[in-house]
Amino acid sequence: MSYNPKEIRNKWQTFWKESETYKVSNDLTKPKFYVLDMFPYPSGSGLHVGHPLGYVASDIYSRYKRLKGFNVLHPMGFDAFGLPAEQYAIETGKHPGVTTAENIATYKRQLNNIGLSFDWSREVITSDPSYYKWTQWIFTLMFNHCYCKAEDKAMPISDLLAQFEKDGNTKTSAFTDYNKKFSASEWKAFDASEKDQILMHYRLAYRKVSFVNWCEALGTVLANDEVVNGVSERGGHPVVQKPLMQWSLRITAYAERLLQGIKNLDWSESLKAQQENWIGRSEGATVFFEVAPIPNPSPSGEGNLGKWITANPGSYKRLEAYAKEMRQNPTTQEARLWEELRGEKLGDKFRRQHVLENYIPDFVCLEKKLIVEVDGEIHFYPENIQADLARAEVLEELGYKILRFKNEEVDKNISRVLLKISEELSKRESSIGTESSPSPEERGLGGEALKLEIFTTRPDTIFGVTFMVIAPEHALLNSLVSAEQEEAVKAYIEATKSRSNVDRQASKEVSGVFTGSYAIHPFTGKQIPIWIGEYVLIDYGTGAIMAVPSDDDRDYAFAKHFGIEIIDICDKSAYPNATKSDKLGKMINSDFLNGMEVKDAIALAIQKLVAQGIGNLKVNYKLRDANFSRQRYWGEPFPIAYDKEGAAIDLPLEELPLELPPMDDIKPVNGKAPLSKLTNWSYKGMPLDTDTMPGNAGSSWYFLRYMDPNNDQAFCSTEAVSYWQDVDLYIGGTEHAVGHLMYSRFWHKFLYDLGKVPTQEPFKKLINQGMIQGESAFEYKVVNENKFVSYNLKDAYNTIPIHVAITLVNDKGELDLEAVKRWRPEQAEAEFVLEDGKYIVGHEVEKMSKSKHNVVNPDDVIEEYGADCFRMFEMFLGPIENHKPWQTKGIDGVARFLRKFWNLAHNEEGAFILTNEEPTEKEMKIVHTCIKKVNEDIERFSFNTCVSAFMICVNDLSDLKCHKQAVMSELVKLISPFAPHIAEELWHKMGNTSSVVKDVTFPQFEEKYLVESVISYPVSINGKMRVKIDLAAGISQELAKEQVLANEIVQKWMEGNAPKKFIFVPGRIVNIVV
RNA sequence: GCCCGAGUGGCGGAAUUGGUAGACGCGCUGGAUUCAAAAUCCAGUUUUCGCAAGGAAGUGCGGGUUCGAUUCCCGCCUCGGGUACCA
Repeated sequence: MSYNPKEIRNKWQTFWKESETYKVSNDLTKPKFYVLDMFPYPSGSGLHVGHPLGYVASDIYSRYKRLKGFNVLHPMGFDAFGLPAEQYAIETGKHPGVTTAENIATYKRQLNNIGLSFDWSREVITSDPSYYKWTQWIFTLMFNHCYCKAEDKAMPISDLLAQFEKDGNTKTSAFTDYNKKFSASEWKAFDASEKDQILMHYRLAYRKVSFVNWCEALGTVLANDEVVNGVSERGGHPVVQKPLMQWSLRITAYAERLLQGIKNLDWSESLKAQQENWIGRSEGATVFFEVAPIPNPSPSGEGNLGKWITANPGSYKRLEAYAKEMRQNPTTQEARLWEELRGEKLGDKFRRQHVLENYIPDFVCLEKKLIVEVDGEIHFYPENIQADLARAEVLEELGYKILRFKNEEVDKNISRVLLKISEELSKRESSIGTESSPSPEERGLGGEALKLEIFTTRPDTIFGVTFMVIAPEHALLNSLVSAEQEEAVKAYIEATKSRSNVDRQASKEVSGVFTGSYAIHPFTGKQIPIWIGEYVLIDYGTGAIMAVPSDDDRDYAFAKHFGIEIIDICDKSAYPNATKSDKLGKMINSDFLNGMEVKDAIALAIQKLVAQGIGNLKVNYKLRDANFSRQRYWGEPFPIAYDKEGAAIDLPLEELPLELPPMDDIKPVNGKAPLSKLTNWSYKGMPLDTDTMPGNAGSSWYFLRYMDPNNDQAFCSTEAVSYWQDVDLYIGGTEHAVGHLMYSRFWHKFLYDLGKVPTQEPFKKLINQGMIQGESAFEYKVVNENKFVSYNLKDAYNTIPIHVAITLVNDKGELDLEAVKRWRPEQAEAEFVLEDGKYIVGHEVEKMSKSKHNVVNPDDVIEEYGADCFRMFEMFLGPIENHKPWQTKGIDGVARFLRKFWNLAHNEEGAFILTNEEPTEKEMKIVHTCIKKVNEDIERFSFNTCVSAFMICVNDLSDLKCHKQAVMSELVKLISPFAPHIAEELWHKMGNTSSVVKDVTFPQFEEKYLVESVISYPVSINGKMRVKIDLAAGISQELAKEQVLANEIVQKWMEGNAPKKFIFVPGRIVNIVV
């Protein structure tokens, strides 16, 4: 029988499947090894030849480890929830569950075609309720935990509640973004919804207002990559940032551990660097700058500065007019409530639309410092939510309490609203008499003057500060704007708002506006202007900076643009190449820091700031908590219901999985999630959350589920996870460098804190496979004509290149015109201008994709050349990490090699011809050289050189006409991880009944076959190789010198000179210096 | 801009700790076989001088360390990836 790859592929794939060859048990007697491929999303277009590169590599390594005696876990599954299936469903009406199942079936068939040794009994599919039950469960664990900074691990919310009951939040070391303090009694006095809101600032899974890309025209929320240049990718409609109450995961609590953990990972340097940059740790200090009071323009005519003057004097005039207008145009609900509050009907005096600081609350009781707000729909629109948050912060700092009601509440149950107001009034003490209304002394933190907190990594440059900049969204903005600057600031804020993020980033022109306020320099007492500038970001540091134009490029540009003073404080003359961003130089013009090197100055500056109580050491991270809600259908539902108070209640494990309900119409409505359309989406009468989890939910822990995939009592049994531990080798693309890998590490560390997994890091070693690009082919269409010209003639015309299917082009780059005309009906009538009777296409290497018509399907390659050839060719292309173009024509070399390998055991008629002759020394040396090389190269994941080694070995044995079973037997075992089908066929032909992919031991080279009695030494004279001389192995340096110097050619090159130096590296080289 | 990574024949690539640069394969050239083609086999294939023997140069560029550098160090250039006003 001649070599028939197709036949033996079918034969052995069926055999392996039927005998469950690749089934893995949790066999504790063997050492474990866990090899994992990154979770594929089963897209509708199936696999192309680029995808299996990593799968083949991991498969070879798995097979190798298996034959080395390890119990190897090598599973596969599917990241099955996601947008494309949902989008496809919306377009076609086909349920995403159905298309996903179809796509998975295609993927599995293609993967099996390649002969990969997956244990399919461990398959994990994220959209399967028995799997996402545990995704939901882990989410509830995060919901029920916060992070304890003292212990540096997750802590149950119940422990936090105990701390609150005892000391409020004054002593807890829980990680939080909540910056107000409350006592135990205050905590106890909070109502359920207030407690819920406070706890949301501590939970690891929590709700907050975050922004989504809202596209009005499409009526839907878009993912970041669906937004291009500020408009929707589909249709190019405008996209705005819309605030929504959504879930987030507090990954920031783990920032430091995620950073530290990277150090010990066996990942590529670039990947580690990417993660480090993403976390973006920077050490510095926060510094408080006092704000000088805004010069008071006397409130015109009103000399009576009584205790009711609660407004910011700078902005009173404007606001007063506005308030008057509002009083005259109340909403129905406001009018109704006013009727019940006016004239001290509840026992305390209320004012309506009274100016407080820079705001105009609906109703306020100044004596009890209680504000009542009635909100309509308007408060759920963009600007307002953020504005509300900012003003609440300021007002609460002034001691006010805000009660918020919705219009419906006033409409439906006004007595309940009034009851709540009276309750609150009775709780609160009168501020009249004991203290005056808000005065400058009372403003700001700790009863002192208003202070601006900034973050800097260069506290040493504090004497170079000539202005301050706050972000346009800064909470204190309104308190800082003077009457004179009012208009300018308003215009600036409007201008920045109307620009999308993309616009803002694209043009880096300097922009900003003066607030009218001044900060006071903590050391010099000088007044420093406070500006607003969009180059300061609200969500990094404190959203405010001290600007040092002499030592920061951005500050410099800003100062130059607006003509602000620049003070030199750092002498860099000793470092000619240093830039402003380098922390180098000697301090000048800096009082007590003068003459110090930057590094020492930073330390001393911080010391001084801390000593004076105006600054603190602070570490900042770029890492942000990421949004965990999607307003989509095809994802895991949140196991969360909301009680009457609106507080979030997690569903207990017994209620999980909370299954995704079947729906016919999964289109979103008015930006609300599809699930919100259901009338019965509730739990014990409480409405359930209608968002679903993002794609990274299911893929953040799937590698643990493979260890124990069918367990319905636990996400993974303790026995299984303590045996398999973690992933020893992880192979996948770089596109997951931060997202998936960062989240998985975070989830894993969380589970570690809870004692659910034994390791801190999930993926010990990681290899990034390179991308295999496609070779695109182009036709050249003449502009405005239905005419196409051949490649070498195109310059004579005005043409545009058009992708043409690479499958219609032959080896010589000639296009099959008949096929093109069938493929593209609009070209059926086209004129083709040929060269030498042929139409030659142009080529370009691009990413492989359907739209570029350059996709090569592995099924086709396997059909023609066989799975073994496909596997070996993928490896032979080059190092696994490299990006490289796919050119099918190169596969012939590997195909020839396999045929040659087959022919070592068969004659020309196809008869099996292996003999039982003893191999010669020479043959053994050839085989063991190969065994040595392959063992070493697999260990260092250099699979391309393994294939070369096999080729060399087979070439050498063919030259010797070696047809000996003893030799082939070793080679077949050695090649079985690479080419399992041909190996199994030959193995069985040799009379074995066991399986060569499972039951044998991987060949180990023996030194004795490789020893040489004579070594051919390259001899160099003055470092140039001149001649090779055979010397006995183990020869002494003296003897070698004697023999080498006696050589004719050596003597010729030495030209009669005596050797200055004689270098002899045993087994390597001889070098003579003349 | 910043952070990574990489530059070796016509092409993919090899050279593992500093020790014969270009393994292996593709492509190309010539030859054998064939009526012819495919397939197969043999020889050649870094550039350059030379009929040849044999020289010279050569791993992005310029320096350096070394008996010896693709490999180590310094300074550049180009390409790829990531990131982006992160104070």
